[in-house]
Amino acid sequence: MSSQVLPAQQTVEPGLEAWVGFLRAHASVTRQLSSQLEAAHGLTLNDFDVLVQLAYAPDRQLRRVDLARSVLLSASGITRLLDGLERAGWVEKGSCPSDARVTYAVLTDTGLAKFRESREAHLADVETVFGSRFTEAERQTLASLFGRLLDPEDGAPDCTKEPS
Amino acid sequence: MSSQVLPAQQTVEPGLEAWVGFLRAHASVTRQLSSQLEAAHGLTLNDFDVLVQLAYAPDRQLRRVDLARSVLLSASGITRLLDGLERAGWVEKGSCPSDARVTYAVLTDTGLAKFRESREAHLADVETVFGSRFTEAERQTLASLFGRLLDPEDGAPDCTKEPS
DNA sequence: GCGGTATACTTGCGACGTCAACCATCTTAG
DNA sequence: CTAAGATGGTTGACGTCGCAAGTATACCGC
Repeated sequence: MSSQVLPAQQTVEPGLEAWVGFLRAHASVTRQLSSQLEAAHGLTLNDFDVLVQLAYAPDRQLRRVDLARSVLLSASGITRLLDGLERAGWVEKGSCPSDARVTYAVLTDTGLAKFRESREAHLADVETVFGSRFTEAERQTLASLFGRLLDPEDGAPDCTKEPS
Repeated sequence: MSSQVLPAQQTVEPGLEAWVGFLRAHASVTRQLSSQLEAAHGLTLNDFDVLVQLAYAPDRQLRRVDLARSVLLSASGITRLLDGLERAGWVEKGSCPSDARVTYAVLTDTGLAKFRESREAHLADVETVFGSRFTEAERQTLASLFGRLLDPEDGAPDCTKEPS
């Protein structure tokens, strides 16, 4: 009987179009991007994300906790992710003179090179798969709307600390 | 401008605010929702998603492939997800008289009950964590913008087929 | 200085999801 | 009818991530 040509899928709970769209869009977009990144540079989306954070951080280093909060990974997630990057030689551990508990993740020169090398291609991919689908104004709208979704718990590392 | 109490982290590549916001928002929101769903009903977001699809499908059944496309999971992903739902007794396999290759995923009565039982709470959670942050107009905007992100490959199973 | 609590990080383990390989079935061409 | 290819589905090996628990260090009140 009535099997429409259209995917039954979009038949969802009323009022959830945005939510469902969000999930679908994320699944679709990240799958494309991560396979491209993986194929081209052997990086995960999160790997790249960490590389960016470090590349832009003062002294190219960040406390692991802060990094975790930035990327929205759990503490253990960061440990393992960095394990990989360390094995690859892109990141090193650094210690903090003023607090022996903290370990910094430090971007190595090789890591910086890796970042620079993958940056352009990845940004282009992001632009293709994501950015190009919107106008500048829409992008700003999206950015601001997304901002409202962050869990207050996340995000604010008030690390008003200075090593040494 | 930008520097509110907000993390220095959002210092990202120019033009990527929307993209980064998207990733962060997704991570944040899904983590909250999935842990709530998990705690309250022992369901994954994807589990729930499948339950919804089936509950709304004609005859409460769907071919596994179509289901996979709907929820944006790989073929094997669906097999494994359904494994779980079958073990729980919420879904059964159904065979297709006209094509012995296909297996249907059929929502059982228990499964439907489970869906009805978890539905309300989950929708409320979604509303809290996601929906309530936007106005109706914004939600519509989001829904339409997200629609542009779907990979053309996905989505449209043109199964203009009729069993027998 | 000494407990108690909070914080930084790591590790064991399990859940989930992908890819690649595989089998079964259907379809089509010759 | 048969061989070739497409399609539906499952399984094994593997990677990623979160939670819970454990260790080490720091800080606070007394």
